[in-house]
Amino acid sequence: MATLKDIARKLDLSITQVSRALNDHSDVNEETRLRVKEAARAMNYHPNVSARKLVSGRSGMVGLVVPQHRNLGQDGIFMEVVAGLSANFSGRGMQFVLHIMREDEPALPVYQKLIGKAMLDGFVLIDPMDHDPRVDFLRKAGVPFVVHGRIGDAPDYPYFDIENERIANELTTHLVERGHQRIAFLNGIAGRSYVTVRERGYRAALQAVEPDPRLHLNGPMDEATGLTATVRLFSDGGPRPTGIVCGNVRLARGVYQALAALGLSIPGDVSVVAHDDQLPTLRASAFFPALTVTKAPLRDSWEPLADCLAGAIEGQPLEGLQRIGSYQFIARNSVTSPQG
Amino acid sequence: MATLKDIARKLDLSITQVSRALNDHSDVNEETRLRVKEAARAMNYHPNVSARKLVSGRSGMVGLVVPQHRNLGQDGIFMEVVAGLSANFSGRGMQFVLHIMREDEPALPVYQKLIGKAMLDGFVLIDPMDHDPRVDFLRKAGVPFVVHGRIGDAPDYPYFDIENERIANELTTHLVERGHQRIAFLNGIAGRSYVTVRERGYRAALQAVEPDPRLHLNGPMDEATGLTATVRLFSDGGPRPTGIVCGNVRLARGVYQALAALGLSIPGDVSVVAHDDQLPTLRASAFFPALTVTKAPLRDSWEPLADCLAGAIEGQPLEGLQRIGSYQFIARNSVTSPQG
DNA sequence: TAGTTTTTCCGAAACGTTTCGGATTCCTTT
DNA sequence: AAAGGAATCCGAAACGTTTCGGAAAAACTA
Repeated sequence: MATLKDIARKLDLSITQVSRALNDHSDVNEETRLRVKEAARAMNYHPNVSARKLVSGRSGMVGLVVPQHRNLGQDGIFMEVVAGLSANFSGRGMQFVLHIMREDEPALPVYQKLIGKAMLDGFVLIDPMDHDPRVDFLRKAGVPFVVHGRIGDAPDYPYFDIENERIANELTTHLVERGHQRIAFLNGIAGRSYVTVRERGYRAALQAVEPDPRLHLNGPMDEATGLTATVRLFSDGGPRPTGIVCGNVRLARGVYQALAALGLSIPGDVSVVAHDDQLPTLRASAFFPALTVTKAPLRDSWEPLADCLAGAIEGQPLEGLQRIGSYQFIARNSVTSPQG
Repeated sequence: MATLKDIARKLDLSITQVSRALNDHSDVNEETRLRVKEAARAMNYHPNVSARKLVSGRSGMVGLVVPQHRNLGQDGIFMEVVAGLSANFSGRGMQFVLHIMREDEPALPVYQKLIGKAMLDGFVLIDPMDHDPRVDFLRKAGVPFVVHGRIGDAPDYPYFDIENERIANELTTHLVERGHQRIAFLNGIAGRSYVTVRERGYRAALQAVEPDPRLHLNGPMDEATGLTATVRLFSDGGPRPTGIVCGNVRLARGVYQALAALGLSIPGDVSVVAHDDQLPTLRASAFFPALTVTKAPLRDSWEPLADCLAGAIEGQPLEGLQRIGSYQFIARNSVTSPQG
């Protein structure tokens, strides 16, 4: 391991000046800077992260803390998150630390401990809940973080999010405008902040139509849920929907299968729309009839998330650290006006 | 953040003595030790990892470096690895750092850089290849590591592995003993050390039977490969196998599907055996007819791997750091003697 | 009692980096 | 020619921990 001292000795400079040269400070001769950088490269010097962290408070490492959920590995989604974030931070010379905690373990003490050890510069928070204690905790602790999603109306912390309310609204409105009255919404797990927000968008779109609470369903956003929820929707005595809004494409896949099994046609009997995260495992284009969606690739999240966290660590002002991703409405063939 | 100095001041002790008390050194009064530990707990003190690493060389962090493979997220397997290792290291107070590198990036410079930064105590190496430069590199660099698998005959580094040669041999022999002559082996991707070793076990078992190279196939161990490989085996002009050995259960699933599609019965027309890693996504017990397997749960790897790496970092002698996992042969209904 | 060991403690140095305050040289200005 | 200001450099302190060498006090040994 080459150190600053080694370089300083070799070039007959002080450690101070070598450090300043490498960090592009102003008061170092241009020629000296070049000599130093060349020597550093030649001796393949890498700054000792621990030493740097100790004095400057920065280690260049950020963390993600996740409970060991039973189905962490099942759907590729979490891996998508980890790979995306890790690659993105690696790309900007930062390290991404994944900490998996026991499922039953309370989260806050884990953060507490990681903060105490003082090895991480900040955290990425995913899956925010309506009342998420982590945000308050980290803010009080003065530790930089970025949230994937938003909680409440006026978040005062860095985040990246998509316009979930507008998305749910637009999908629902698309059906309302075509004359649908009974529109079901297969939403995500209750309590997640984006689920709550999407419900709001859905309700707003239904204002004229008199919403039926039996048509709003919460649950995991997978194929099985889409399938069973649809079967129940059409077998209960309740109002049979003529349109279904799906929280994601996997739910929609289940819906397609259930409707086929029930002998109902799309869009003849039932219109279906969904939000498309562009997960690698399931392409919306593979649906028949082609699925009408709002498209907002999940993979476009990692860069802004990494951006915002890096900015927060550098102490940039909050304004630039709150970003909203764009989405696209794509009308395809899974929607028509309700018959009769 | 409470520091040693804070505790020392509070208890009117020296920093030295507080440090020694917390680290259970011998020359500290029992009562003092208790007082110190209690104070540390009360002030929720956590040693600063950076400071510790700087002087003692230990940070308590270990790393896993993986190229960003396109299908990292697809099969749950990698997530299984990451979650398992992370949880296990977390459990012993260590941090697990996942570093995902660009796919095209050469691996060695990445290790070089991570070593240079001096933040990690050691590495876990997965997916070893027949000629894997990482091992030599890390050994030369004097950095502790543990390999999931073995390379060559007499590894002189810490590893955890299962007896892949014996496993392949036992599966094949099971078929040979029942009179099978033409036995196909759907092995993994060529070049992986365990694939090479399994091929050896397969060949040894076939000694009496005159092996046919057309029956040994390499490829990714997924359902699609199992399916297409089987179809090809039975559609070429080549020798139709009466028995198939599958490198894992997913391959076997593809084989089952292909045989069904080809109108061939198991075990009537073709006997099938497989190795079962007990991956969460696919249970061997769900096969019909029930699949004969060698069982060695992948999830039993993480603890010994973490054990060995921790031991290597502590400088324990090599003998205790080379471990072999056990497996189980389970005969079920997918095998019989070949007809006619 | 004097010497020796054991127990319990402490000061100071070290790890590799950043940064504060000051110092030196050299050029410009008057 | 003296004063002022850039430009360029350096020493020393600091971050929080571990550890080496030693010291003081208490307990044994003869």
